[in-house]
Amino acid sequence: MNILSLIRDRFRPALSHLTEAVDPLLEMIRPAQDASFGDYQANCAMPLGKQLGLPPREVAQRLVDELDVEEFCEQPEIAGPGFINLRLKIDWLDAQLGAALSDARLGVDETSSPTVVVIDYSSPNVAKPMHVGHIRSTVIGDCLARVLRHLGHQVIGDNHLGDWGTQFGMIIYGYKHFVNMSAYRENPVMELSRLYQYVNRLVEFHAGKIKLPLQEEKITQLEGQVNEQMSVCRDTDGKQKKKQEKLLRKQQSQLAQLRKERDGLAAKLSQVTSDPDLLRVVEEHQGVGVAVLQETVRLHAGDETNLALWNEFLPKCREEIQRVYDRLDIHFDVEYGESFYHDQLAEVVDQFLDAGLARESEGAICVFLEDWEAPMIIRKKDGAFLYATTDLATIRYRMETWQPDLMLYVVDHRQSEHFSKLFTTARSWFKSEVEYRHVGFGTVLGRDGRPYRTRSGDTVGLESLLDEAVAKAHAVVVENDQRKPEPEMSDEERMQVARVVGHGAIKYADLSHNRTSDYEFDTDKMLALEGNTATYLQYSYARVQSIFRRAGAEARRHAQQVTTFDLGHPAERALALQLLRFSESLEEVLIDFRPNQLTDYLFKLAQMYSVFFEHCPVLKAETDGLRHSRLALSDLTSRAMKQGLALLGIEVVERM
RNA sequence: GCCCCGGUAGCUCAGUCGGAUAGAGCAACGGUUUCCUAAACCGUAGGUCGGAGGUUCGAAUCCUCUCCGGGGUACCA
Repeated sequence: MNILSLIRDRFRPALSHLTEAVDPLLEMIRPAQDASFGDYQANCAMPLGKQLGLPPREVAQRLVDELDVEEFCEQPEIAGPGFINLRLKIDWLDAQLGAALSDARLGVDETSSPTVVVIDYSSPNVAKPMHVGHIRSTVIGDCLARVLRHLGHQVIGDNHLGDWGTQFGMIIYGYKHFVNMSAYRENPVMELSRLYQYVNRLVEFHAGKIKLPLQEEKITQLEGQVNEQMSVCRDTDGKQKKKQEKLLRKQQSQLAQLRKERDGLAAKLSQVTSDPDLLRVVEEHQGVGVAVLQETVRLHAGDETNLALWNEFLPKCREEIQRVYDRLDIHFDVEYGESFYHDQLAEVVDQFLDAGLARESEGAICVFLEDWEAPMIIRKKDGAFLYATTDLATIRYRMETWQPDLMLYVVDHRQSEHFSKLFTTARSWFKSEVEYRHVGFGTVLGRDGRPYRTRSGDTVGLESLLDEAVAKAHAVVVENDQRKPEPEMSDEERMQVARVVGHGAIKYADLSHNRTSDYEFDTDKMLALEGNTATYLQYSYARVQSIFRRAGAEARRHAQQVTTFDLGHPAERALALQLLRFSESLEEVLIDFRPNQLTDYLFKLAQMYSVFFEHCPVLKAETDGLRHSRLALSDLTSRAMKQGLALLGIEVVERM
């Protein structure tokens, strides 16, 4: 049952008597912005009045006259320029609550038109430890998968792992030259990760050594331009002056940025040169950049040694990543990484050439597209394939295997151009009805407004972040429990609560932001465990559980058999209505794939429960009937909270 | 150069399709605990929604211009 849909269904016939284009007008029916207006409001009389050349209030009146909502609404009211305000009948709310109470799905219906959806999310490079940048894709993708499934869609969650690229060339090169065998035997992944970073450092050093003088040259050149421009500005008057000054500002900011980059690069280089041991190694491995690429090429060509190493490394790397997924309770249906598609790539390119969709240009095989100057390259001039090629092969595989209606790519918004091109290309390749959708998201920033990194400029490991969150949560749990006259929790329970709270905090912080905007990642704030956080929601759940613990063993069962609610207090009524809006919030999530619609819903629910909790004693209610009604409301709240959080991938605890 | 995204309270952010007096959380200030979990609640204060025009009954939202910031832009993913 979805109240909004119900109301819209009732408006449809009334509207269709007045106009043809009904749907956009139905969209203008929504929850009331202010409770004093009622519960829902229809804003369609104003535009319709204009369209018909009638006073909007008259149109509103006509709509109201025709509207058949008596069974669940009070008499609609017309306000202001022509708003139609609807207030739900208390008896009807009562009946709906009763229905939700006895329904494991809390009154949320499955869709009547289920679809097949492939979601591409998380997709880390397996050779590197997961870092903070992987949170968003993983958590958002997981949430969307859960919500879609809950509403009855068939979901294939696919972790498109980076398991075949240059990073393996690095590890292989590192393993061949620098491996510490005892460290490898003890903890292979840590050693491989060290090798990756080590080799990466060598490659960056040599690349940097070449780049630095070029950068110096650029800076000198730009300095000249700036000086010249300054004198131009001095000599110019009037309108032109402003223009010239603008140009100067631009050049100056470019210069500042270049200098900053140069300084960073120089610092990195001197880090190496000031370390004699490292310097010696660096000098011994002059050609490391090319060598790494060659190792990769050999792997792709099926070189026995490299393939054997890859086969040895891969399971270990995946295990490492799996540990993080286990911690976060993230599960995929399939994990077809890049390597899975490797032997299909040549054929994909051939198909494109045969179909005339691609042609050679400057040695590369390119797909030229109408709206873009730069083509999408599917084979490099050196013969290597690119991620665009793999993505196309992936699409083909998914089409053949699952015939999806929708393919979601939960990937950083910086890749939006890539996906636009990819989708355009795929559409001309398949000419099928499938809908492609890049579900982009903003960057995770540090407190300085720059992409989140450690002080030394490295990316922040995901696991250490999780550890930090859990540790902070643990400190709070212990403190709170010890403050009680009689501490309640065992060490083990405290630890478990800390895990649930800590992990929940991180996920929630991510999901509660609008996915398209960048957001600032501040562990202190996130783990402040107050305000709009997972903790607040978990806490409201735990409070309900506490009531039931006190109410006795049978209370829950009795509460779930309540048939009549008493919604006399405004807090009770508000809570009841919010409970019945659960399905609306899930629909909202799917309109534009925005989990924050659900976090907002749950936060409001928790707030309303808090108000209810303050004003409406449950166990000490004046009458038995009221007590039962309130217990039932509490039961519904806790179940909605648990289910809602579960759809976000967040757990609850019975007490905290 | 071209393309995309953003600019909303001191800070971090919500704000679908144009709707009634622009909302949360944090921080600030004041209050609430003989009462089911105070990880809570109530109240106060805080805004020319970057700026200027325009569209209209009505604009944070749509259009144009402009300022500022971020990102992308032929062989990385």
